[in-house]
Amino acid sequence: MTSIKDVAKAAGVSTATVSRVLANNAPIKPETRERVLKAVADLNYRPNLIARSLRVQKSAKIGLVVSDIRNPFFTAIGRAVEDAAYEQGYSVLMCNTDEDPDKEELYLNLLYDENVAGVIFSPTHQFDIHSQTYNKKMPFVIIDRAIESNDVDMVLLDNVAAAYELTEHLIRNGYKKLAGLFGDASTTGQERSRGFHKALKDHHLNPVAAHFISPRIQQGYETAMNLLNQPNRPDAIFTSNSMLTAGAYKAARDSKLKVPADVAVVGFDDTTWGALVDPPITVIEQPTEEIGRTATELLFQRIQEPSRSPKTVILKGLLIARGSSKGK
Amino acid sequence: MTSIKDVAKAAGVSTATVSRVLANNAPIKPETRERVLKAVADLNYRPNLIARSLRVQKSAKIGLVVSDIRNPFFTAIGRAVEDAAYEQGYSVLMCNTDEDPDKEELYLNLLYDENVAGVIFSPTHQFDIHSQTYNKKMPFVIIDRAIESNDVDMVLLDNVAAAYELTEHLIRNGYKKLAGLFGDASTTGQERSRGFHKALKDHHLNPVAAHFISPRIQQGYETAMNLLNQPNRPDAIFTSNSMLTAGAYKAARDSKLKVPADVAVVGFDDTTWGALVDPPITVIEQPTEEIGRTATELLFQRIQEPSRSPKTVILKGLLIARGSSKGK
DNA sequence: GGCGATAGTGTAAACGATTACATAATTATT
DNA sequence: AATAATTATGTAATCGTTTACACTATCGCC
Repeated sequence: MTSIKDVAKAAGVSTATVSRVLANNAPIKPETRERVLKAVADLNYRPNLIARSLRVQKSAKIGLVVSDIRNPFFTAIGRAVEDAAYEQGYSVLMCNTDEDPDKEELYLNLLYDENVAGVIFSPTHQFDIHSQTYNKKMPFVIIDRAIESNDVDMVLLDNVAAAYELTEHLIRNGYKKLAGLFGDASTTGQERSRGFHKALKDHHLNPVAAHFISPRIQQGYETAMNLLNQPNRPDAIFTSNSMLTAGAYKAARDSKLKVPADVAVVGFDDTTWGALVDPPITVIEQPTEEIGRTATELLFQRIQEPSRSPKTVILKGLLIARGSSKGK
Repeated sequence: MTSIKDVAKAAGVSTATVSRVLANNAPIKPETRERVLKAVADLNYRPNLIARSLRVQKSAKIGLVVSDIRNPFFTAIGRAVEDAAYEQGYSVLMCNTDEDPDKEELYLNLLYDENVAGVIFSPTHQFDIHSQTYNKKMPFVIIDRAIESNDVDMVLLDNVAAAYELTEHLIRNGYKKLAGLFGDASTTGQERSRGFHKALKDHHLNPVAAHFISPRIQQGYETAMNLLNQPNRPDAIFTSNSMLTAGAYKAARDSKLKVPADVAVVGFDDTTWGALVDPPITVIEQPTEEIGRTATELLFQRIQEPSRSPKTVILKGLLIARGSSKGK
């Protein structure tokens, strides 16, 4: 490995001078700079980031910790974060916790140990920012899932309003017996449930059912199957994320029920397939690009000014009405 | 930050002893060990991985560099790699190149600089392992896309055979005017094209069309639209990855053609939605779990024994016949 | 009881960068 | 022309570990 010493020797200067040329943070005689640069090029030298990071106690990397890498919502966020970070010369290390608090802690510690400049993070339910070692030590931006803390930056969707709008859309289209399937892994499901119930109440309706379940296709499928094969079956299923939407949609199909005539299915996140199935699915589209970009910007702001007062940005979802909720 | 020095002082020993206790790599008097461990616990000490990594020139991390994080195939691989690595006490840093050679180089360099133990990697077309600085310096396992080198480990699908089987399936079901849409970003598309053409030839048929295009939904859609709206339109579209499948499927729908009666659509990778659309899509399912796991194991083997002779593991795809190719 | 092996520990030199401090050379200021 | 300020560079300490080397104490063996 060629180190800064080799470059210094080749250029006939000290390591300090080489470092200064490379960091551009001190006056250097043009002629010297040139000699150093030539040596760098000749030796194909690249500074060792580990050593630098050890010395300056920071790095040009940010962490992105998501709870499920297979959820298209998070991969879309990942792309947006990466693009925004790339523009600032930062790299993104992406970690997947699989909703597992142990992995969450592992990766948060790892990133902290890596001296990342900061972390963008969708916490699991159990996460308690105050009890953690990394509290205050590493800039955070929370996305997607609110946590109870008013000293941290967050980028969230207005889940209550979005769920309200989606529910009202169902009611307006003539559905009266609504059932809700909500993810139990985060606050997101709870908030969407609130919007769901509020809309029903405002329209003097009662929900047929409301279940908090694990946000996986299989769970959504099983729960929806039960609902659809009971005597008083719902005429619309509201789901709080795309995994549950897929499960519920499959259940409707397997129950030989017509969508949207027998039962409507609506959900969150505009996935590839949501527009391709027949009928296509009515969803609330989340502004993933904007969420990722905003989170990255907030993070950079906090990195630069750690004491800045925390900000919560709340974005709006967009209702995309399609065939799956067209009415009976 | 509490360092090993603080622990040493608290335990009344030298830093060397602390290090030895923690690394478990030298005889230590039980009583001393206990004192050190107590000090570690009291001070809530965690070793600084950066410093360790600088000293020993390696780390318990592996890199996973994929070309498109939104492709479900790669996220599935990601999960498998992560699980396998986790079992060995390794963490996974996932990077997304977006088929961009610049990003590819950036991330490969970054990971190298991070002293990762090794990298699992789906290279872009342009990648030339021999011209790179990191050649020989960092253990590699190539996945999904063959590169021309016989001194590197690879885990691949038998693409020719899989494509052959998928094509033959179409022919057996009575389709005769086949068109192929292949991704142009990697060798995978080329190999699948070979299988496609070979099957046609063996059955004395000529392809109606064969296009190499960018592996994106939009490109697949446009190309398929053109094909389906020309006089001599194909009665079956073969696609080489799930992005193109989605595009082609959408094109068939928008052209008001009946699948599978007017046109069949088949592809690779069993995605969530492939089974949910109507008709569901016939695909070659790739053993993602096994690909990820095998790649991780090969990587660990190479890390342990760098001079081991390189191995290429070729896995088989599984044909899942569904409605989209049922015949006319 | 003498001697070689092994257990148990400490000292100090790495790893490869950055940077506080010192110093020499140049330029500006009066 | 003397002094102050600035430019340009070098020396060496530092970040937090691991580990080669040195050393002493203990043990087993003949």
